[in-house]
Amino acid sequence: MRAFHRSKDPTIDSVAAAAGVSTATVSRFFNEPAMLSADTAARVRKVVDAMAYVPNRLAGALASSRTRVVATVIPTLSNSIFASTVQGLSDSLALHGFGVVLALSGVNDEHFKRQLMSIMGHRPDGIILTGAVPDPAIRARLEVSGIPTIETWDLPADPIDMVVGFSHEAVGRAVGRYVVKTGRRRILIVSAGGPRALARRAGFAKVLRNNGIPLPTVASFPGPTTYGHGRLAVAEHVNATTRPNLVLCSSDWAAHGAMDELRRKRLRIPEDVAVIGFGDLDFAAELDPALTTVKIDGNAIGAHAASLLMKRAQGERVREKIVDVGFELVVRASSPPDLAGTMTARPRGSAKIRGRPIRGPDS
Amino acid sequence: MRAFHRSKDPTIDSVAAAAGVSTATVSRFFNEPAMLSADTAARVRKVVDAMAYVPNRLAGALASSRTRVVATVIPTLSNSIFASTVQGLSDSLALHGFGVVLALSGVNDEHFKRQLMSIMGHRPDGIILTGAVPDPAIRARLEVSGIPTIETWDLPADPIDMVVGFSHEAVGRAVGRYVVKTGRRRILIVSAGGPRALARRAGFAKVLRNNGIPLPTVASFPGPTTYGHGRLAVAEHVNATTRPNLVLCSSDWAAHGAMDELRRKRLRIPEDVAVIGFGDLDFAAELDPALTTVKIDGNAIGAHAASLLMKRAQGERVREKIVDVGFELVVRASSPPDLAGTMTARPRGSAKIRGRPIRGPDS
DNA sequence: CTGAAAGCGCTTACAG
DNA sequence: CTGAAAGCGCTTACAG
Repeated sequence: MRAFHRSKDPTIDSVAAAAGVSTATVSRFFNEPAMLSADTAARVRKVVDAMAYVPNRLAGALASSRTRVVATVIPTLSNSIFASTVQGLSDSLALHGFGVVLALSGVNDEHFKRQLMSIMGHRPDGIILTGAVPDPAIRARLEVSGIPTIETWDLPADPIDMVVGFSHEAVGRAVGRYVVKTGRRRILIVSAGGPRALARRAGFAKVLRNNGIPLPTVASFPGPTTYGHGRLAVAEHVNATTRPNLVLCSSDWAAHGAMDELRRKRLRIPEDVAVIGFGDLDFAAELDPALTTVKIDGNAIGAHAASLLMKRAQGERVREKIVDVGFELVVRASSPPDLAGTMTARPRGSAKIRGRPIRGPDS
Repeated sequence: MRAFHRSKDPTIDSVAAAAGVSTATVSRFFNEPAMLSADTAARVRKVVDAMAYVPNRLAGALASSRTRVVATVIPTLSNSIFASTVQGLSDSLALHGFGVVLALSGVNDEHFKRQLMSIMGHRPDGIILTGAVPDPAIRARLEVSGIPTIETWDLPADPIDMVVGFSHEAVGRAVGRYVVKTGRRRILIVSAGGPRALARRAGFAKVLRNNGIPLPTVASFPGPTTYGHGRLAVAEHVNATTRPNLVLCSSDWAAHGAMDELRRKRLRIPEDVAVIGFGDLDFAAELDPALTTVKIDGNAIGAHAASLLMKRAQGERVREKIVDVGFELVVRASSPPDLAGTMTARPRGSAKIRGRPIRGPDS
């Protein structure tokens, strides 16, 4: 049944025959329309429409060795902070007729490798990764493949190829400096266990240390931190004997959970306990009190990655192989600048502290 | 530079030459390993490993007219209730060596069509759609393509090919019957404007009507309803003159927002106002009070769709082309069965009302 | 502006 | 169990 249908798929040959032109002309109709005379183009168009012909991209890719496909590897789809990046990437690429294939790598390293091998079989014109790749064997494979590769959402010291991201360590330090200013010293950290959350924690801890602030309590969870993690951490670590006055979370979801649980404990936010998140997801500004968090422009990361890839695809040399998109500490009511808990007068009740890119082009 | 690298990619010919076998043998090493003698297999394996050879799937697909790729079209990635479905699909397909390409259709109908055309160029072995396809032109294209197609998350009256979903109208009716039992009659609906949310509303309204309950107030929003929508709707529609005692939301996100805003207004949940969501997302059970909602097993939808596709790929005829996965009304503390607002004693404080599939196989 | 023809890297009857 | 060879549906110098 299927085979029957498939055999009926019009091909470039059948279209060419019906239009009375060569296959080269039909090919040019799609790929180099400017080369055709108006007459010829019209004739081809008519047949293409009539036959509902859709060029087989597999054959095209095989002949041209350009697939017009970009592969993206992300850990998971649910509760993924990378959703906006994939969206930005997909939107930008669509403008150039490029598609996106998504591979979900999970947390398992072996699975990641298998996914990558599978993806390389598709010979994508680009590979987008989230985070740095630790495994040297995989790195080597990517390097020899010659496929343009972009590591995103991080700023690896020794990148495989191109990078569009920001320094998590710098985020941690910026948050640390801000926390020092607020005067809060009893800190609970709700953190994911991944390398990037760890880097932020390291930057944060460094600043605290330099300022003689006691080491925070850390509630660590595998995978991205969820609403439930935030609740749980506060439920376990906030009690009569231990009462932090700041909860720093590795995701806005966890921050939301922390806020709800603090409230359940009859603690006021921010007067009793301030809360800081990470991500500036859609709901962060809508919370009550609005959430102080670190804004990452995931969409821009995707768009930027797309533009680098398109440059490469057009044979341009990419000079700035490392793009630091920076970040922004968005100060809102859940963790105001002063201990008292009243916001300094600000337009729209939010102040922004921009995280300057810490590296320049190609540095 | 890239071209240079690409030209170095080992091919099946170079592997065959190095191993002293024919290309057919190398092909069989990957696709029909049982056909090879242990000796031959070992020899090929050695060369494959040494050269880091990854078969070009484009060429393979072109030759065999099986791509081992399934295309999935979803509206958007952020705040998507379909995330679990894509995850389930992807996990199941990976087991069979199939990949997933994702197309984000957005809300725009024209964009959806373009995405679909682009996808058909990739000649996927299957297409997964979320929701029914209204446009007859698109339906026709899919039908003549002969590509196995699965409409999910809905139960269209006149499906294109296969279906894995549930009846939104039935969900609405089930929720309606439950609401009638709770005795609450002043209802605010926070709803998305899409066809499926509308179907649920219709089912719900029908039951209310039959029971002489006043028509609910409806706050409608385009796209999936978010946390912010829930807050906003409650902020606008709950006041001194209008005080619903039940807020029914078209997503758990909106329900969460509604809960937070109700609390801000010093209303008790569920004593003053009950809240019901949709989706049973990860945080629903963690909310305080835990959220009464409709559980949809998105993961199962994806897995089921994968299994239908694999059957087709193996040439099996699929007899039950319409699979109703049903749904489950999960009663939790945010909207208990009695008006008073105390939960009936239940193990784990949650009762489940299963939505039986309303259609049998092939009906 | 258009066409004839080689070639992209595989798969798969067919023959042995 | 293995191989020679045709063919999948395009693209693209090359020639005109």
